Formats: sequence, structure tokens, C-alpha cells
Amino acid sequence: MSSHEFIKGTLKTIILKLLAQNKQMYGYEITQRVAQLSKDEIKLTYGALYPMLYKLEGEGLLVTTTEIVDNRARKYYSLTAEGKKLAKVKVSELQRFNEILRVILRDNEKPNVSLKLWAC
Amino acid sequence: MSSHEFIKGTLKTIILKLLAQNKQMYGYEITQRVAQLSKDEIKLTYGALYPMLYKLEGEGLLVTTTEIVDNRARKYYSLTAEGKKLAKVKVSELQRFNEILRVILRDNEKPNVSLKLWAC
DNA sequence: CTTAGATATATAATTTACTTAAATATATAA
DNA sequence: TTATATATTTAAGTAAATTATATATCTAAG
Repeated sequence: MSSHEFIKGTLKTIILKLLAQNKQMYGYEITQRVAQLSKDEIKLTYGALYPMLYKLEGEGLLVTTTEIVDNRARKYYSLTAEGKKLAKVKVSELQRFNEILRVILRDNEKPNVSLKLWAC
Repeated sequence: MSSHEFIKGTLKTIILKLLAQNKQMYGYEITQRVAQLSKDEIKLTYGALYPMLYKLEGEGLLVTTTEIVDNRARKYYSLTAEGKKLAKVKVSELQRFNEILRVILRDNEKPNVSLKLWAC
């Protein structure tokens, strides 16, 4: 399974966001959700995902509960109050960063015609 | 000088984009341009910037010319043909990644009222 | 006249956070 | 029985950042 070079630095925030939205998820489910949301363009690697989940648990940002489903252990992760708070902060920080990046990457050669639509 | 955790993985593309846009820039100028475009929210660290510039030079993506300005050496970087090609690819990849991230980070709880403005 | 701040490049040491790879195990469909 | 999907875990290696430091000049402030 391969990922995307640009995932670096954003993985923690992506996990926090998904858990903020879903109350509880298990690791495999998180990878599938990201694949689905990105139309298979981003595939989280387990070698990055699980260590990050343990780290977040160690930081008190999430707690785990293990359930047996189809004879297999499944570990659910859910945010603590602190985790929920941090999720909000991190998500808005990353949204802001993305906005800045959009400006930097914007094509400045030809003026953007669609700007004219603002007048409507 | 501190940076931004989300810069990870995007620095190379940011440098390529700025050089694609400006023909030639020197290191310090690149940090100032990013600071300006981000309203001081992103400050590139020299410890990240210069090693990346040498790496890009080593990869044949850019060439350098040194000029003396005010008795001080100033090293200008400009993209090679290969660098220009890669800049286009990397910029569109990062733009696409940002689009995906925007979807993942989008607030799905409450419907976005501003969507109604599209009707005008 | 000297100190601080802006300009400018370079690099060593360290740390973090990834990728790659492999191990383990079960269910299900071909 | 073979492959594919489901599911977690962790070791080894690497890339790319942070932090810190060194060097050097110019200009403005005091």
C-alpha cells in the first residue's frame, strides 16, 4: 500500500477530523474512509497509521475499546474531550494552511476570468 | 525562525512554483516571498531551505549563478527545462491533494448556508 | 563608535514522521 | 486451495524537517 508524499504532517489532523466526525472508528476503517473520500488517490499506510494512533492514545487524545467481530479483535478509537478540542484547532489550522498554499500555487500568469462572477 | 508543521512534504513544490513564476530568485528572497504571500504565517527555515535548494541543483532541476550585490555574494537559482516540467507536475499534484484535503476537512454537520449564493 | 536589526548563505546535530516490509490471523469467494 | 479482503502490529531504514550555530556585511539608531 502506498501513500502520497503530501500526506506528511497532515496525518494527525486527518485522523482527528475523522474521529471527531464519527465518534468511533477502527484503524482499517480509517484507511478505507480516506480512500473513499479521495477516490483512491490517498491510501494511508498501516506503518504510519497505527503508530500515530498509539501516539495519540499516549497523549490522552483518544481511548480504545476492543470488540470481537466475526471472531476477530477489532480496536475502536474515540476522541477524549481533549482530543475533540484539539481536533477543532488542528482542522482549522490545516484549513488555513491550505488556503495559503492555494494562494502560493495559484497561476498568476493569466488573470482568473471567473473572478468576474463576483459582481453578480 | 520557526516554520509550520504542515510545510512538511510541500517545501519542494513551493520552491519549484516560485522559481517557475520568477525566472530567478535567491534563497533569502524565497523566504521573504513566502512570508509575504502568507502574511507572515509561514516562515521557511534556512536549515530546510538551503539543503533543499542544493538537492534540487543536484537533481538537475535548477542552476545557480552568483552575483555580487552591495559587496555581498548573492546566489540566484533558476529552473532548468527539466525543473520547469517538474514544477508543473508537482504544482498540479499538490493542488489536487489540497482539494482532497478540503473535502476531508469539510464540516459535514451543518449544511453550508453560503451555497445558496450560487443561485445568484 | 558601537550596537541592533536586516540582509544573506551555509551546515552540523538531532528528531520526527514517514515508507517499506514482514509477521500474524481469519473469512469468504472463486 | 488459492486469492482476496479484513484487521492489527512492529522492526528497519530513510527523508526531511527543526534547532542551533557560524560567518559576514550594510544601515540606522543611540
